[in-house]
Amino acid sequence: MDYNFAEIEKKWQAWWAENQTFRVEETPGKPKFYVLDMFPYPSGAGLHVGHPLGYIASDIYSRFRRLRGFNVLHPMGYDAYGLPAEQYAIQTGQHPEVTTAANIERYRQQLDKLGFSFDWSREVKTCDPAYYKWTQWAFIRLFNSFYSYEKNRALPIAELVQAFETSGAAGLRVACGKELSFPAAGWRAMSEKEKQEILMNYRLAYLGDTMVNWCADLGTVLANDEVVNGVSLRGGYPVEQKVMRQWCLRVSAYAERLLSGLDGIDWPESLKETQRNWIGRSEGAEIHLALTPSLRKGAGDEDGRKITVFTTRPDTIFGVTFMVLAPESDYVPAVVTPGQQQAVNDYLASAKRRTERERMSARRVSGVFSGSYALHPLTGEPLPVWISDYVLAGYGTGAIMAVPAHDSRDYAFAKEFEKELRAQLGGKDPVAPLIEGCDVSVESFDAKEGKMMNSPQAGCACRLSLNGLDVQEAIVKAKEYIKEYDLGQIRVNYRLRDAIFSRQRYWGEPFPVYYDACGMPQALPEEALPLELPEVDKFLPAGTGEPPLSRAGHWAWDSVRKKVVATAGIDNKTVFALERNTMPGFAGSSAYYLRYMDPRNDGALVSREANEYWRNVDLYIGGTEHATGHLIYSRFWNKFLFDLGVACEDEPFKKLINQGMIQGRSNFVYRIQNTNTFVSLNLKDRYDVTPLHVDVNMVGNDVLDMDKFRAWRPEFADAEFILEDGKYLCGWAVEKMSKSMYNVVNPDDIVEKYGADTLRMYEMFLGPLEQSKPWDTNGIDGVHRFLKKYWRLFFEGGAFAVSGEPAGTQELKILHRLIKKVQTDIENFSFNTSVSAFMIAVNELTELKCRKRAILQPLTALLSPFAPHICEELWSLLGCSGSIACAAFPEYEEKYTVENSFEYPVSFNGKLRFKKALPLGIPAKEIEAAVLNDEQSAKYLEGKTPKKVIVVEGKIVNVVV
RNA sequence: GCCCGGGUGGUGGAAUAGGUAGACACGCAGGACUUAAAAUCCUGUGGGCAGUAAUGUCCGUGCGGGUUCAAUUCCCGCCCCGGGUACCA
Repeated sequence: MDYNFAEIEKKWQAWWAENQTFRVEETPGKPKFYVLDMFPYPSGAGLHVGHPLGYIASDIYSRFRRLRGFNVLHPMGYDAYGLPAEQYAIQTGQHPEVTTAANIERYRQQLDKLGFSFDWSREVKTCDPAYYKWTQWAFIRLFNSFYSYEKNRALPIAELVQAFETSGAAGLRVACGKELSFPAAGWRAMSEKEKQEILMNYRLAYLGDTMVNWCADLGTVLANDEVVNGVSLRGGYPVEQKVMRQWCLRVSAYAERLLSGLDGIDWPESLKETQRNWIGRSEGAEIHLALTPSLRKGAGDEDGRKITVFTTRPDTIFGVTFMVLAPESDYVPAVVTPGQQQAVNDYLASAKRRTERERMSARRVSGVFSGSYALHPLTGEPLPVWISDYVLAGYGTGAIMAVPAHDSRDYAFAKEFEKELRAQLGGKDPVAPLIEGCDVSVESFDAKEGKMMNSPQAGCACRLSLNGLDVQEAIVKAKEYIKEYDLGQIRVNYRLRDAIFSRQRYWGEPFPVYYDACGMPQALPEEALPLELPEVDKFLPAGTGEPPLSRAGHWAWDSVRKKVVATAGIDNKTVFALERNTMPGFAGSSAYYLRYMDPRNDGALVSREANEYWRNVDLYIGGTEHATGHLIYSRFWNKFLFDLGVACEDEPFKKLINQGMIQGRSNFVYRIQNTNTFVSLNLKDRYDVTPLHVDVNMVGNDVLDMDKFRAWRPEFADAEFILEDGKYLCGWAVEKMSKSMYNVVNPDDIVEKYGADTLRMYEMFLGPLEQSKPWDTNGIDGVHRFLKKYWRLFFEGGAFAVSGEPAGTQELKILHRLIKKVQTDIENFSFNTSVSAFMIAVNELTELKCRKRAILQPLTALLSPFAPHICEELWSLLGCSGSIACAAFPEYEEKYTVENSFEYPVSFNGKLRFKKALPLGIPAKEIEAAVLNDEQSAKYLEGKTPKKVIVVEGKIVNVVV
């Protein structure tokens, strides 16, 4: 009987579906385990072999946990909103809903062939109104909440209103956009509209002014990715920076909790580091600098104004030689002198054309002098105020004090404008070092170490001297001074910005918001949810900057009937305009893990009961590319829901594993210039050739199937080949897996040829889960051979031939060594090495002709997480009852796992002496005779007493002293 | 630019509380079985040099230094590749 994988896999997939083998319920008393994959975006191209990598790993782990007696929640769904479906809709007019549904269908078919143990009864789709009802619900709650630093949690906005009414805004420790201060009476005197505007400053979901990449010709906002050299990727139209009023989430309010929460979760250290850097907590000081009236030409009314800068290095205050403002800084209009107005205007116009990323990666230093000077807060010396785009408006105060000697960016700027700066400083070098012994002749000294020097001599107005202090001490002392003399204040700053939550797109969740008679946003009542996406004639933006939803002209909110109405006009009394932006991709993916716990609940995002049983995700598997997007937003979102009491855990994902990317492996043929002749790889240097991508699916082991190639394209029908050794050898390269490189490998093809079990094991065998690696179908035969060999262990002469004989020691050793290895490997997510261990064990058992149930039954259970179909089939042939999914993971017995490497105590006295006889029958004399082959090591060991000697196959390989 | 990874034979990779470098697998070469093919099995396979051979010997984990009796592993300085960089998901 042969290993007929096609038949076996079909049979068991149907059996699992029919018996709902992987369906789980909350079962109090049974330990739970929640294994989650990052749900896929169903793209039109279907799955390629890279996609299932993480799913296979999580499936192996889920099956392993089930065998260990856990109630495993392992769901799957679709992140169904996204740009590609919308782009496709714009091009073809096909509704994104239709294409998305078709893509989901295709994904499901592909996933089903791989034998995953998903509980499909819990499937969710982010574009399903029953699902996005809860995305909208959460948004309303965000809108109606503010963040209290006092209580360190989100609270209903009504409590803030209460506080305003009784004591005004002064002294409140709450998260806000701008620090406001008004008395209770001031609040009460405000109009309703004014009050609403004030509240915007505190809501966790708020309308704020944000900087975007605006492309007038496309009538839309672009991502930084979509802008190259100041023009749009699509079409090459000019793009400029523009302020736009958009919905934002006050993620920054949670900065401290997002940071401290990292300490308690089991994520890769590198990923946590990435998030820490992203959050970017820095302690420093805000320092106020006054503008000098005397040196400001043509000034008058603005005198006395101050500029506030943020610095983490107040110790370098004496090295400040100029100031720099971000081009978008509010200070800019106030400091520009008439003489510099034209130059500044030109500069601002050019800065508008550069995206933030271009600015940050720029080697080119640019800037313009504002014409004004500020006073050094301690020495009173004038400091020229410059404007440059290396200072970002969004961070700190959008203004810096430049210390060229101790900041590399300031240094680059000072060198670029050295001549002008020198003149402005009365001939002084702008680079003024403050740390003893540092060399600033070619670069700045950024390190926070060394002893301070060059504080001004006593006698000047300032009483601060930092000379002789360590940098760390100097920072503390400088801060104290700043506080004491009221030069500014101590502050903690975060790099983390609030998330822009509006998109000018069609295919996303509509905001449950309408604009009232004052033009202020109001949340829809929760009973009105879901607010469904309206139909539009076209999916393009309306051109004027209005989002696509503005095409749904008759879409409005009737506040009397409390429903969405199709009406010709908005009267602004009872019928109001609805928000026309939609939510971004991360909206739907921020709380999906909670929804899986209770996916059909119409009355709540998740019931308390379900939430308290499943709690949070025990294992989350997904790509590292989500490090600063989804994995921050979902933590934020979850913390908010935790504050509401909806989620019972503060962190959503306890343990996280990043699977590496699977890259493509492209193949090339070499065409001789101006001919239809192709030359094999190793002969190509003799000709003038152009490499041509060739579809990897007609190449095996880098040998081209010439008939398939001729049939591929009409122009190749009469192609000629120059062969080597009778073959056409292709070149290869590792590239991104994509259609245009002809290197996409479809899992369906692999499953058809080798079966899902082979594909699953091969994907694991390919390399460490967390590493990115190229896909190469070439090695797959080895895994397939392994499965056939495993299958043959059960048969003799074509008949099932498993015996009931008791197992021998040798076989038990093989089995238990394997159990130990596989168990620790699975727990460490080292699946590639466990596949190797299976191969070795099966080879050894084959050699021993072991067909004993006592060995094969536990072996089958052990292998089942990796290759479930073949194991299920053999399990039933073994006559074991029920599905293998309900079996138990075999127990490891130490007595059988004597390794072939031994450690034992010895005494060493110029000569090796062994206290114990060696196992495996190696005579002690033989070992004694063995000499360390390294003379130097032997010399080192002489006279020392080793604690142990490690011997492999009778040879001393290591002596530990 | 900044942040986070990675670099080991022809190929994917194994081995890091520092201690046999190259497990396992692919490919390749040779052989067995077969009319033949497929399948299966056996042997060899990092490189150089010496030897009929067993074997011996030197060199080898991106590059250059350092620590150590001993470095793929630890430290310093580079080079190259991948991911992220806030509207791709």
